Amino acid sequence: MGRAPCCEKANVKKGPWSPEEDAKLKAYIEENGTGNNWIALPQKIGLKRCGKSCRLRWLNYLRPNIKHGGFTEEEDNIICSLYISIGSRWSIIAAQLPGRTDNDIKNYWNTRLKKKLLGKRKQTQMNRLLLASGQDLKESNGLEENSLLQNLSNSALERLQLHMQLQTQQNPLSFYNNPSLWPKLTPLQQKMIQTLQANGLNQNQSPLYASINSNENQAHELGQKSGINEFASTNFKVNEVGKSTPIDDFDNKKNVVDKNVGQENTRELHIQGVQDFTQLEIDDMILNNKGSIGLNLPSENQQIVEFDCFNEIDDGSRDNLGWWSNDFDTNTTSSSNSWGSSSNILQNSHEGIYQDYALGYNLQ
DNA sequence: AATAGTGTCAACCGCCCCAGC
DNA sequence: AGCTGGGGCGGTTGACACTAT
Repeated sequence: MGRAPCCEKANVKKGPWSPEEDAKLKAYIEENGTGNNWIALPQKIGLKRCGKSCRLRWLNYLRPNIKHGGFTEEEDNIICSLYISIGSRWSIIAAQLPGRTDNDIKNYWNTRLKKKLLGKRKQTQMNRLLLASGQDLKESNGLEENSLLQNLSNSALERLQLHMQLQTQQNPLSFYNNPSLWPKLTPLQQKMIQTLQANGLNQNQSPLYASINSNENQAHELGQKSGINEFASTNFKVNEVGKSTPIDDFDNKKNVVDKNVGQENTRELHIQGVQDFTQLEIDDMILNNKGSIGLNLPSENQQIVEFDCFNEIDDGSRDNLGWWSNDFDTNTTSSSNSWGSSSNILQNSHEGIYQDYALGYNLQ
């Protein structure tokens, strides 16, 4: 049983808005405001439209100072940075780009930016491979092309790694830099990681790889800290380096997230098995930011690690988070299913960290 | 010129959150 | 405390435009 529709579907016009409808809506709102009731608004104006449709039309097209198209490189970079950081939270991203709407940005990302990103990435990978082999693609035989494709396939994993690196560099107290938080790997996981290594992933930079070489006791320690068995559902709130406290139930965890959003860098990692993912799935995770990357755990025991690390960040860094805090002061929606914010990403993007990520993603 | 394929984007859908009762 | 309904959001759809064959 679903909830009742917000309006009488039969009496409601759908589809593109006519200039007359636009004019009516615009004139009314400019004169009277929305009255904080979109549902009642169309009746007042005499529009046969759903209130939500009116709201959308106003917010996306009719309100003043809306920009359409013509995204600048600066805007591209901001969108990418924020997307990497917080995922598909378009309204938050839009709030950082004056005149842009969430719908516009969402469309732009889905239709152009995402492809631009992947295209550059693959081109760069291809160039490197050709450079390394000293061969021209035209000279490649079928076998070599397969090899190239294989390497391109690995690029998704590399992007995964770059994504992790970015997170790590931005947040020195992150999960990736805190071995005590790394779960013990199963033999299958170890095999997977070894495969990754064999395919050229840099073990020094890979927390995944590092975790299999870490002392097994760390994994046991992880379980002990949480007071539960390995691979059991575990929530941590990391308060200081190397210290973590378990958060036993989901509601508590959710409260921590809600409370900290905007003020502190609460970050969640939803950890699932990697070896089960195909390249397309990993691509999907990265590009669609499903927020689920990391180590293998039974699906029913999804592990969530939270980071509450802004306490450790100096005031100067905090000052740069104003835009984020301000935004979240009015955006208290749950972030329970997405990557938390690395709020200094914009600043960092001008200081080299973004460039690291941009090894393969540079949009310029 | 006709058709198929692809890209773009406005608009809708349905879910979630939260204030008000 | 529980329910209801509106606002807000992200995901998806479908119409139209453009390009390739």
